[in-house]
Amino acid sequence: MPSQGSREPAGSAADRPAPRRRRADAERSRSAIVDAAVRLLGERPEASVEAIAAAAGVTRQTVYAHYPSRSEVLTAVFDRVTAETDAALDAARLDELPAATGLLRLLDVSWEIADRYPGLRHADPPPADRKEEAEQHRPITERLERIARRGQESGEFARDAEPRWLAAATVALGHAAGAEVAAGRMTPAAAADALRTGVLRLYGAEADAEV
Amino acid sequence: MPSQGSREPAGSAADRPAPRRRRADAERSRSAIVDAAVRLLGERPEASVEAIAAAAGVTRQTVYAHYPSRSEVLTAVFDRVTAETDAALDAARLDELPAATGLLRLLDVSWEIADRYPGLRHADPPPADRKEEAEQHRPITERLERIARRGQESGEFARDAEPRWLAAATVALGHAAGAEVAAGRMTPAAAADALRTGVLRLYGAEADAEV
DNA sequence: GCAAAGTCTTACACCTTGTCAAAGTTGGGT
DNA sequence: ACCCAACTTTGACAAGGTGTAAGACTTTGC
Repeated sequence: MPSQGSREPAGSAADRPAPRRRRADAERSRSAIVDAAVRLLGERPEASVEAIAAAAGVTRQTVYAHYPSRSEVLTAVFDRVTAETDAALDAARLDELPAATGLLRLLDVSWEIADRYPGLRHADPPPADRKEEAEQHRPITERLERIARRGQESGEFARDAEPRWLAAATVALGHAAGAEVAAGRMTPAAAADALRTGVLRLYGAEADAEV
Repeated sequence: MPSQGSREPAGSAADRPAPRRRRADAERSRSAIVDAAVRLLGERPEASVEAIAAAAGVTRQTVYAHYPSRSEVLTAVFDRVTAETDAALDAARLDELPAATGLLRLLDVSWEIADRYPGLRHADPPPADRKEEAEQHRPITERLERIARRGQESGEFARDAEPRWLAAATVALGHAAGAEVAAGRMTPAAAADALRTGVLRLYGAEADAEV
């Protein structure tokens, strides 16, 4: 799935199987659709294709012209948000910080973005897409894994947990914290704090690090 | 929502607003429906009311005669499974164990039951039921909170985390572990193990306890 | 045995996802 | 400036899901 990679400076020209140059028109529609979908699904995960199309100023059929099914639209939305998060994390230069500090920083950045799209937490990926859904998070979990590994090597973190698991667990804790806030059982500040100390404990970091 | 409480020895007779004694017939249908729903939704969360009715040997309209909407059926299913878990936890006598040990025991028991209904993890509670969904888990999270509090008082666990948060986080980690197994990224044994040590760390338990 | 409670059949309204075809419109290369 | 291909729109349709409703039928419990 080669998605909206419009910024990359053309790595190798022959690696994309079917470049299928799109008309400017079409490209405009595509991004209008994804824009609208991000906005709508970010609030209401059950928004219909009709609603998305309307919000994009386009017909439902046009949506289907670009995305074969509703779930493909969802995928595009995830891609978009993931890319956004990824860029923000790039800008945060996590690799230049101590592992624990980088971890906390990653939490902050991700938290903020996830907060912008509350609906996406509960977007119902159709039955089959379960595995792909996990794949969607990979750019972020990969970073987490890297930080975990680095911290384990440096002795900041306990060495007996698989980085993969730590990454998954971290995401889960982030969701849980978000849910607590959404349910009104915790203030955003308290949740963010609990998440930070919770994650550090999970990784077996000896003392608290500062953000 | 006074649900299938058929075993309680009639606390106070007047607290149920409308006892509405049901015919044996109806009661049979109700449980057939919930049975079927647990079975179907436990595998395929998107199972239709039609399918549930068929599996229960009943018409779709009969389902609607007992449950006003699909989501009410889902609620009944959750109630049923929660009750099952609750009973199993009762039998485990968690309160008579050290907090850490009790915690691990609770994980084991819950894990096993959650494993029986893989579909329920992803059952899509319609938008409004979000809060109720959390309420659904309350019998279990309450236990977790109790154990957390007890462990904090006894000095087994760190004292700086709110029990409520610990409970939510524990459930989240459990789900994450389940998801890793479902996605084939971890073996059940490895996941269970990671979950155990992860949760102990989260609670700030100094050393590992045994199951 | 009889009335009420429960169920079944049939039918409808409405919404959503997908698909299709034909008529318009826009874009880009020549 | 033109023209063709790409794109969008309009309109229509099938399939399937959730709910609702009314009337006939069957079972239960007294």
